[in-house]
Amino acid sequence: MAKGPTVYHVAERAGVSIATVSFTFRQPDKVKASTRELVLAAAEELGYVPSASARGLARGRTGALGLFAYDYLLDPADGIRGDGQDPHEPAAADLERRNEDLRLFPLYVDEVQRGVELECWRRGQALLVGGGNPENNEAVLSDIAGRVDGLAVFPRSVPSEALARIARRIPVVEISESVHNRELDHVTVDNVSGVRAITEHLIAAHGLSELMFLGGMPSSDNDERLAGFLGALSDAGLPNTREPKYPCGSEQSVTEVVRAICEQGSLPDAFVCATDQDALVVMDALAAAGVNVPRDVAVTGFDGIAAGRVIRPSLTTVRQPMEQMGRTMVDLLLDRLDHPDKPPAAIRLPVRVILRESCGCQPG
Amino acid sequence: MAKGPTVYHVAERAGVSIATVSFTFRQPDKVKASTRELVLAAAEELGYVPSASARGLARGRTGALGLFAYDYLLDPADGIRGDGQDPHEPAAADLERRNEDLRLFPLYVDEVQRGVELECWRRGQALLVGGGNPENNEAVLSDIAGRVDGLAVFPRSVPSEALARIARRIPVVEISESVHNRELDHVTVDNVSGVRAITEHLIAAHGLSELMFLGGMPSSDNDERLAGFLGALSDAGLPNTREPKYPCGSEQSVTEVVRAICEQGSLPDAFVCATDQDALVVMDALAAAGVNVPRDVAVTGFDGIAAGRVIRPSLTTVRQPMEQMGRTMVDLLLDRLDHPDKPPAAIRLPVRVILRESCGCQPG
DNA sequence: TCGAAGTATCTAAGCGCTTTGATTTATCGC
DNA sequence: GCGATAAATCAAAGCGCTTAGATACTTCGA
Repeated sequence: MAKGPTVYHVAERAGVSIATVSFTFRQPDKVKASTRELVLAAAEELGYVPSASARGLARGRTGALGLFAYDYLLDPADGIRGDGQDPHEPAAADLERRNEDLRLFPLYVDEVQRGVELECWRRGQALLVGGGNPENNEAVLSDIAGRVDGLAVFPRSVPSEALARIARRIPVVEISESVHNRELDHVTVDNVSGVRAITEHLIAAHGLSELMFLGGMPSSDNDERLAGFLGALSDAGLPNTREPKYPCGSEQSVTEVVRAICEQGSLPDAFVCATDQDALVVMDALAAAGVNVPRDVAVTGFDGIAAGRVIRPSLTTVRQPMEQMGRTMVDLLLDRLDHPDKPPAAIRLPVRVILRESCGCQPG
Repeated sequence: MAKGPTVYHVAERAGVSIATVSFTFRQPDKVKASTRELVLAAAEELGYVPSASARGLARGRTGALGLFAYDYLLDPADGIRGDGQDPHEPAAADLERRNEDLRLFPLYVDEVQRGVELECWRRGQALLVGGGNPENNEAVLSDIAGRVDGLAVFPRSVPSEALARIARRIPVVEISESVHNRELDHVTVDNVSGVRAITEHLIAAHGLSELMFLGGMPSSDNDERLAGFLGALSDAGLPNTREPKYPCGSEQSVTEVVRAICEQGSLPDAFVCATDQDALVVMDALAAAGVNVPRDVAVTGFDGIAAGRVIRPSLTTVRQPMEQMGRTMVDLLLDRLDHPDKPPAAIRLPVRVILRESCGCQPG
């Protein structure tokens, strides 16, 4: 790999100055058509590819955005090491198992990432995706931050001090509201209305009255979902007889809660879950206890992940517009670059209730 | 956004030279521990984030790899424009429809991309993902090429002249074998054995004898799959009574072929399809004609996309190790960077036959 | 106490591009 | 055909970092 040709080579070949070469690529109309042809031809012959590093340095902008994602399934030991050396090579069999089981469907993070990608492509922005295990997120994050003009992150995927530091330098947008960092741009959804609507549906359409909210890690998103639930109850004049089990993070404990309830034989009319993942776990636990959904108890989720469409009974849920959320993050970032001093934006996108089988409906 | 602090600021604050600052980050052991602390503290206070552009320029390496993917569903009008302006904003409703229908499951390209991402993260490599519509792939591709040390591409997602040009400058690895570019590194799978094995299964385990190969765009992958099919037939001493319908690209024409066969009432014993996508189309067409799979006819695919696991009847297929393929691309790229002069590698990964319902098996 | 041999740090020269302001060349009215 | 104005091109100064090679500082044996 001999070092590639530079503006200097192209300029010499075309018999012009390097400035003209640069103009030919960046501001073509400043260059006479005939000269442009000349330069383009020279570039073509030489196989010239402009260096983004040099451009970025000169311009003070890289022209790329970053996304810091994460992977539920990334084995911590399978992580990135500072020295760039091989930690352990994941065994092929592990990969297959992982993909065939858990990654059968795109998850929330995948769908959002797609939105970010598509929007970046549409707007002609390069996109750097990073991610990784919690161990050394900070180093990775910092590396990415040095390469981009703006960064989109999932909350809690990175320590907030690190984030704050980066936000001093480039715009950062968070998806889903983290409790801290009120001064960053945010993309969220209307959690309150979503859960309120699905809860009202259970009450009004199915005549259920003893509802229980369950699941969710502590976050303002989930706080809002609970609030929507409680609001719907009180609007309907129903007492809140079932103590909400929130936060109720790990898969383990959701399973245990449900199992305990089953053993006591004290099923509510419905489990209103904070997330689809929780709902799936709940349905598994119910199935294990021989409880039929939706006949014996209704279950609803929140997110609208693909898996919920396919399982039986299919999952009634509140769908977040994930791709749109990703796209909106990109919008915010680019907008922020043009208007650094605008007050932080918190875009709240609408959600949509999707009625399927798990609440007792019979979708077409 | 005031311009961020640079090595100069950090150096001044710490009372050292910029070289020492640089060493502190890049070769920490060349710096006395006490000095290092000093520099780190200064960097922390200032919120210093090293510029990758400057580093890349100075080192002649960006430290990033690129992936050029594509999206089946990317509306051409929804594409990237050279001027970076807004073409048309995709309507939210369109997004939802798209995601809920066609993108319900991760596709081949998605799974490979995941592999690339995970391996990059694991190895501490930044990853740039680009993609887009065929319209101006070339400009986008060139932009990406200028940003990375190596590029992974899907075949036919880019014009091969453009690719050749880029390959003059940085290593390029193709996944799945394109007909041209024998001089690039490649990752493929063992197409021949895969189809041979699945065909043998139909013959030996289910006693089928009249088999028809169907589907696939022209490519060396699919050539090999056909060869595997024919090989199995001849090994079994079966005549090739059914003219293979390959290439048979568009969804439309696969549907038509199947419909015509159904109308003639001349079903073969099995359709051996070049890809899962084809197999799904075939099964749709058969269902439309009132033909039962696998009772009236068996169907097999190739790829192992997630959708095949979930549909009924579930799809017997040959699974490619897609994540592993993505990871291998990264391996090849990094290896090539260290050994520019090694002869082109063509890694061929093994595949696995997955027996499900569509061939007549009863998976546990 | 002195010089040799390490260590630690620094000086300075790029890396390949963009872009301002200067300079040259083309265009036009009269 | 001439100056005035506009258009095209150019020279040169960075952008922020890395890294030889030079220099300063330690350490240590004799």
